[in-house]
Amino acid sequence: MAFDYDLDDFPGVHVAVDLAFLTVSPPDSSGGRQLLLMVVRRKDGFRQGEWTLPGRFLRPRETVIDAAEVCGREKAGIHKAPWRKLTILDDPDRDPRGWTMSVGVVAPIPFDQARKAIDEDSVDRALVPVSDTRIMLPNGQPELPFGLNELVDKSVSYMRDRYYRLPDPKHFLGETFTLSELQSVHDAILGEGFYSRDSFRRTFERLLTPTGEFSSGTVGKPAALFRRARRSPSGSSMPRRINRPSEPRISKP
Amino acid sequence: MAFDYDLDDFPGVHVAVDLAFLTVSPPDSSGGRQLLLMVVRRKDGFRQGEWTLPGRFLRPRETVIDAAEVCGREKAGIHKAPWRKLTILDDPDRDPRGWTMSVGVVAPIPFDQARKAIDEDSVDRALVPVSDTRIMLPNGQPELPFGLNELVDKSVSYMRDRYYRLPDPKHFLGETFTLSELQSVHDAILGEGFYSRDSFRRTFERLLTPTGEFSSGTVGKPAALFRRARRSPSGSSMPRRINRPSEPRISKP
DNA sequence: TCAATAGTGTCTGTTAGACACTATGGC
DNA sequence: GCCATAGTGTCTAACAGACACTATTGA
Repeated sequence: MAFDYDLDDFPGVHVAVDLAFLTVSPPDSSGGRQLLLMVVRRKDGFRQGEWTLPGRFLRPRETVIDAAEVCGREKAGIHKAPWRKLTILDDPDRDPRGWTMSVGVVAPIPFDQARKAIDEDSVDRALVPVSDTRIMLPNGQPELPFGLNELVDKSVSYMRDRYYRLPDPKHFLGETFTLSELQSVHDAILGEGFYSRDSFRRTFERLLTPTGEFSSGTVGKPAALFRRARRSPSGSSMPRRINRPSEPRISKP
Repeated sequence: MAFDYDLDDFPGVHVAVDLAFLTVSPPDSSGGRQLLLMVVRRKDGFRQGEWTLPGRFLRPRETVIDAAEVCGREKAGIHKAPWRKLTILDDPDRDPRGWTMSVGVVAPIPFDQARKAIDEDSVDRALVPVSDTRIMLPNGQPELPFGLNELVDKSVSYMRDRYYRLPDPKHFLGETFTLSELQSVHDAILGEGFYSRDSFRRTFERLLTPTGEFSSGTVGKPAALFRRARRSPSGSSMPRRINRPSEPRISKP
């Protein structure tokens, strides 16, 4: 007996990985962007035609991330992504075909990569806007199957945590960008109006290095181009204190 | 064929739940408290005698939380706790006996409940201090087996997130308490010196309601007793802005 | 009385929001 | 020149750290 219980008498559970690919659209005519989620259409028999997240069952002794990589390639057309495990869905009734669990994984990817995957087979994949954890699925489908909306919620929270205080850490923009471009990306993720133009500049300018170059070809004064500064080691996930400690004041004698 | 692949040909994985019971000690002689983690000693053959977290494999179609409840009762002597799934450990080599995964769960519990469980069988259970994600295991054991230190790290982060801005949300203290008592609990979780006495009072007093009663029997001026105020609905996990928006200023004509 | 803790008041530096004002390119 | 956008300076409110001062109990 290898285990505490006679586990060999029990069947194990089939574990799947489900992927939340997130990207940010290029600016529209008025400069606005959208946070987008990739969904795919099921082509096999069960719940055929329904829109869902790319997912795949793990082969024996496969890691979640390895399975995510294979799934991303085969079902989403994405060949490399920064994976991050977020949830475990374990309701035994979530799939009527049997006992399964799903590990939810988020992966922010550049828009061009997502767009190319969509164009490869536009019938089976789509990018849908996600605003404030509400998704607009194609064909008016109200929500994702198998309880996957929970993964979308956590994925959006994950992105907001990262875009709260760091300039485009997932590199939706290239190496250099203007402050307006940067803010349009952060607006898409944090929600418009989270930062005023003033606060945004003050919060993020100190985390950027000016390249000395300027934008051109657009109306208005050319904007300075910046690159991300060497980021300080973060470590904790806890919000930092706002005020740095000051020097102790000298007591009067 | 029920699934996308011939899954029935594959064995599933055996999934376990591992529990991080956290509590806060009563004040020592100088009023300080400690964040404590419950560890148990393995009594079965494999890695016998080693200190680890209470854990248990899931029976077929059991949920993680159901298994946590059984495990808490049988291995930790804890009969009710507020469970929260935090991690999934999926390294296929983490247990040399076979392919397993572990879902990590955190559960803050009152000290009395933890203390009673320890006293029931002091040989097999212990409460060890956790400071800044470092654990002091009995017998100088350097770390937990099976990669469980990752769960402890995330559990501490989880507690810090919650104790950063809310007064003892996990009710380590009773219904009423003084500000000093409250701060000693927060110090144990956030680390001493995170809040100065001044900042602590200003941050938390507005989230409390004075009962009108006062402490007695201790040295010094009696302290006012407070209870937790009706907490505002939080919703997002993102830190709130510090400054509330002010009224728009009236433009000069 | 003294030691120890509770509670109040105040000063300073930092930051966010608001907004006015200047700068500069395309049309 | 006009318009739209970029960038700067300034005022105010809120808040954190520091610290002095008062209040009140037990020993």
